[in-house]
Amino acid sequence: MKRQEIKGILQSDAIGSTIKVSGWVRTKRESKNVNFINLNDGTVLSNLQVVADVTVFKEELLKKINTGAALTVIGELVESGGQQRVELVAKEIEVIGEADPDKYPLQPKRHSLEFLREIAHLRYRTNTFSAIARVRHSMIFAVHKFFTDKGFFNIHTPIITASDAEGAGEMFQVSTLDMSNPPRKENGEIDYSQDFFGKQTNLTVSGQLEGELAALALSKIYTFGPTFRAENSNTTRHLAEFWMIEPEMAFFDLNDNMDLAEEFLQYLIKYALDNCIEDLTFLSQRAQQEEKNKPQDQRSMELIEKLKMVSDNEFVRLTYTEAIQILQNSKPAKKGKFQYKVEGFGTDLQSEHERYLVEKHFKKPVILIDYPANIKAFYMKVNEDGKTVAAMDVLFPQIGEIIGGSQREERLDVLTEKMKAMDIPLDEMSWYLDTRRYGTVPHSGFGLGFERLITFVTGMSNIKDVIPFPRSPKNCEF
RNA sequence: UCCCUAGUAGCUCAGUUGGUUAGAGCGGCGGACUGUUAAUCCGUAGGUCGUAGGUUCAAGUCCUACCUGGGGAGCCA
Repeated sequence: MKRQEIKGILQSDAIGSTIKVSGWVRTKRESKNVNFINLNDGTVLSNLQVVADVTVFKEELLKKINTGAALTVIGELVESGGQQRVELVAKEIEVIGEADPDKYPLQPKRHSLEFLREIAHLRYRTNTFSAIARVRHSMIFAVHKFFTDKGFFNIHTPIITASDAEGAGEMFQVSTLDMSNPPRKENGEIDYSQDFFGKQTNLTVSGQLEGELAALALSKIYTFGPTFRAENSNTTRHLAEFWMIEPEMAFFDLNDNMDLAEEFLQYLIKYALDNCIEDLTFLSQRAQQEEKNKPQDQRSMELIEKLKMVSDNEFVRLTYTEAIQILQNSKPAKKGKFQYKVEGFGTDLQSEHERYLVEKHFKKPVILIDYPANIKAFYMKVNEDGKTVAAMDVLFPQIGEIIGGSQREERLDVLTEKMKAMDIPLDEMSWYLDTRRYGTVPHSGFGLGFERLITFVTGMSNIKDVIPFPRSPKNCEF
């Protein structure tokens, strides 16, 4: 007999049929005449209730059915008198894998997220983390579907790179040299010519520069790959290893870029609402429980309501200069409530300022554009005013910056001047500059932090809970 | 990296101004009862209190350093 999955069984009308299921025990309740076993196989949030008559099965067998044990059950699907629509009356039970109840760390009770993070290899077996995993998968699929439907090509940009000019953050070095005794040059510096690649190499911090190369031939491309930053960041929204989506489009100006970013985010959120509602409803209830412990003014909107709010409403678009004005005229600024003062043009916006704009002033996502040139990366296009660049940051409630992008500087002379001013070695970047030398065109792109998106969609508050195995300073378990 | 905070049984926590054999709930185990729903009731076994120093007649309880977790900031996605 072929095994059926619980997702299908729970929707099945085949009352009276004999079926075979396999899964892991969530809870077992013992009665005088029958045992109730909640079985979950991860295909869906809900469990299948298996009813085992104590007169049919040996006590020896029933004792092995503990939380965490793996079972295969053959039985008859019947209507249930309890809370669930259907249940399985067991005829045969096989314990495939036992789980010693004295040692198995997951108990039929609520665990803290911090504890579950320590046993990340087992946390998939909880409702919360299996729900997150399913939502995460749906979002991966939706990303590829969105771009495919729009005629984008997916590009695999390199994981190991030799360029360290991107400036997106500290890099992890990749080397096969003997770290305890590396070969050295006469001046004492490490001799990387003897390293695997014959030069110093790192894990990528962004696929953007390589993405630009492809976009300037294929028109519209996107990358979706791992990204590594060796920043010593200890926050709820940073990881040392995370996944980033970076579309890059030839012949797109900043407005086209913003339109795409907004449409993309709304598409993803709508996709989650349309395809993951059972998991989202569970995650919402989970979040509401947590909210009860917070003071009234710090509570956030109910998850599904929040997702609909973002997917159904246009984002606010305003310039950096307009944002500065709003902030300077804001109540917290006048009352001196901001920790960092807004000094006028040139001030780098702090997260308290971004949060004020998104959560208090506009109460919806905001796209900020035209930042001062000196606080942004070298490749961003200089605007006509000469002091701002065509940058855009999409700011979300709670998350902050979920997307960062720009129209790229396509003019060779302007770009090289800027690189010189920022001490970026032109010779190492000659391959990049070739795009501007030969058939250069206006183009734009952005980067979406995938885990930040998942954090928002699932309503989780720590980014370490939306990636299966988080890598962060002092933590590389599993 | 900086600031704040925590580190006590498997988990979540309580341990009063430092003072005799360190407590509870949940979970586990044993039993009772029951078509149950993180069942209920009774009983029972688990810890020397993050690590290393120090103060003191006496430290889980005070001090110092380190480690780890959590929150916030910076950096950013």
